Amino acid sequence: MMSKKCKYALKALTRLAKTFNKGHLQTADIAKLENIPKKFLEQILLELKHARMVGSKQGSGGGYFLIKNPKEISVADVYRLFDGAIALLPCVSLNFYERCEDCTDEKACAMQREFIKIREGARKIMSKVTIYSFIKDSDNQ
Amino acid sequence: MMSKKCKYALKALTRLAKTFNKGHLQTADIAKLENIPKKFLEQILLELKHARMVGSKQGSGGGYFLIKNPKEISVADVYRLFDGAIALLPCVSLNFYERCEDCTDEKACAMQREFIKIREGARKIMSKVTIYSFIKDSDNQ
DNA sequence: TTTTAATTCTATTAATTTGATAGAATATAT
DNA sequence: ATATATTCTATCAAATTAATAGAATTAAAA
Repeated sequence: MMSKKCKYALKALTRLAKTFNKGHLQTADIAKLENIPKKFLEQILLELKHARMVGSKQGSGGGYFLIKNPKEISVADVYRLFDGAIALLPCVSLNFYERCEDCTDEKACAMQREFIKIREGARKIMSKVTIYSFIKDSDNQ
Repeated sequence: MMSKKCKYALKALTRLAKTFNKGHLQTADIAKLENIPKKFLEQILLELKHARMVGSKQGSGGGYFLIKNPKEISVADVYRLFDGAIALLPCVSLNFYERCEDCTDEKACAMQREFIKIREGARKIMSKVTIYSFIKDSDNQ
């Protein structure tokens, strides 16, 4: 299950994608349109800005806008940013590798091989679904 | 990422699978062999018993044993038992469906279609990997 | 140039979940 | 009887999640 934060981020990005290259949207408007607590959304948009997915215009009349093509922002990217590893075990994660403390010999671990398969399955499909997938017509592709 | 509880459960089941139909193993032994806190493992084995994956023999000289074929216990089954839904959104879960409170019109939700695809990808591969996958020779299959 | 309205940044907080421990009750082989 | 195991329920500390608060900064517009 993904966190609400991550889901809110995807919804906000999708909303911004609908006006991609057509000006900006304010936090308050996105919050209202998508039923996201405004103050929480502020944090999320800021994180998306630091991750260089969105840009902002400060001051009165300002707002946020996408700076990456919606086709180039995958669910995997957003998931990693907010919820971390896609892999089910830290020891098979590509981007968030960590040893399992209870594991005595990683080389001999019989679970790794299978969990790498699971990670690859999840990684591939989550990388293929992008923000554009959410706004394009369901018939295409 | 799966919880430690779930990972411990998989390790305990794998250990029990190695002696499938060859008697039982005690909590203390599994705990030592797999580096799992004993008291925590007790809870886990009890949950696995309630889920009818393992059986137990009480009293002195007792212990736990598998009652399902290792080929018929999938990672998906164990994940659902300890960590809940495989789906990334509650509204696309088959076994743990819930409405998203922030969603105004589920029928019109553009994310559902794609998240069902992601769920299916994860569900299929997690259903295919079983406890037997962890004990069989890596060359087979 | 003051006001207004927006983002930016940091801190705090309440609720929930996770990971674990404790101990009494129950069952059974010896 | 005793020793040893599971069973069951309660508790707890730490971490995470979901959110709120408020001050600082920026910039457009009056």
